[in-house]
Amino acid sequence: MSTLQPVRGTHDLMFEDIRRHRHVQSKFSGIAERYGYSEIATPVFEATEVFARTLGDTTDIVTKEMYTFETKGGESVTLRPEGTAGVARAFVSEGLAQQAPLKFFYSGPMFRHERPQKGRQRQFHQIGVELLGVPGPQGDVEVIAMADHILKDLGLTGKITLELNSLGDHESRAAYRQVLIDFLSVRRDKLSAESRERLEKNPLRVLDSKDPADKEIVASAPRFPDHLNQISRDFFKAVQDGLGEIGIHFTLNPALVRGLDYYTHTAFEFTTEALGAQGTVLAGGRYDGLVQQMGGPPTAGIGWAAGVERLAMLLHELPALRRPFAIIPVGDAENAVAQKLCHRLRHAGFNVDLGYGGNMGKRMKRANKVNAVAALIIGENEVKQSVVTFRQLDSGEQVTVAMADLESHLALYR
RNA sequence: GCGGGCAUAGCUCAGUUGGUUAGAGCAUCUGGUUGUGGUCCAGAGGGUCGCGGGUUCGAGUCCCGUUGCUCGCCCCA
Repeated sequence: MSTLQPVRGTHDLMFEDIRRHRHVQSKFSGIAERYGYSEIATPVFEATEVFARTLGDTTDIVTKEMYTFETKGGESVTLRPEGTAGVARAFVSEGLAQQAPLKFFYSGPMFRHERPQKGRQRQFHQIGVELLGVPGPQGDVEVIAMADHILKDLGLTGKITLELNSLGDHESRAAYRQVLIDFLSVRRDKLSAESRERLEKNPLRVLDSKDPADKEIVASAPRFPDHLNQISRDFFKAVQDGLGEIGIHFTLNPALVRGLDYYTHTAFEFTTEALGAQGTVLAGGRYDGLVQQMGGPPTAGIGWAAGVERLAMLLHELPALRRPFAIIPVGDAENAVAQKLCHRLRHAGFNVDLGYGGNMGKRMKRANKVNAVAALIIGENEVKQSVVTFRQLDSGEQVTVAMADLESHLALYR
């Protein structure tokens, strides 16, 4: 047991793990591009205020989960805990308002100083999209449709359900918030300690408390949907109708909330039962107030982010790796020929493995271990006749192929 | 930040009421096979039993502490 360990909550990704990540990643970018989104890579760290200002001072992320440190120049910087703030900052600092509407997708590591557990790490990876400058419900529909599309393409249909809610516009939200506070304040003594705290900092959060006593109170609480004004109602209905028209199923969940002030209207989550306590696999919503809050012009925005680790855990089958051809020199005398052939075939586009040493038996073993389609054996006789012995490793069938014909012969087995 | 579980070979794990030299499977290496892998057979290497202390004639096993991992709470993707 080595004493040198990766930092708590971080992991080395290799072999099958990284293939899972790559698979998620490439499905995602392929589909995002199909929807007309272009990639953006913002820095993994930003000035601390980028996150502190946008996420809100009372959220756990800001109060206890950020990796914040001081640079040699005395600035406070923070490793990004999520992706939206960075994109919004780029929108403002690059003056992108002129080009709106803009459609971005991103992916990469995020950092939160939390207690690690299943589906939760201190360095984890997200994929996400942001649609900026589209105030209408068709934006919400598109972004959700894209999320659904990606999950389907990853083969996760059936394991995941879409939950939907509306937080209304600012007016509805403020009104409901007050109604809820009034309701809960009267029953304050019956609430759990945690919910009493939520009541102070983030009253909407009481709605999704897991405490049984809280649940009972919440069950009779005024409901958000009943307090939406006409504009918000119409907006929400348009989103639901839009999803219905393209056959995307969803469940309404009035308890689905977002604590921050800049969230408006649509909030959604794709959740699963398969990941223990971390059921949310992809979550997003509309954040029409965010860009303005960061000092930009009033700009509508909607987007989502998904946890790559969580998605990767749900994948059952990965696409098969391309099988290589193994080149096997029988003795040292054939090394140079083998090396040359290897180079030639790789440039012809074939996946070629050439071991670094050992006798023939060892090299055959290696060929087997790398799951080669065939071994190309080159010995004294083969060199003399300008051929290779081509052995299919699954069947053991063996034929002689002229060196000059190798490209066309290999193409049959690729 | 709070609570539970776990820690024995590279990996997955077994190890009895505390008792001799701590085991298995997989993986690795060697040989059976000097131009043939995957199967088979024979063998080998590999351990500070997480770390520190205590109890005991004797500790992988019991106790205390500590570190790490893991699951859950809070919160989140």
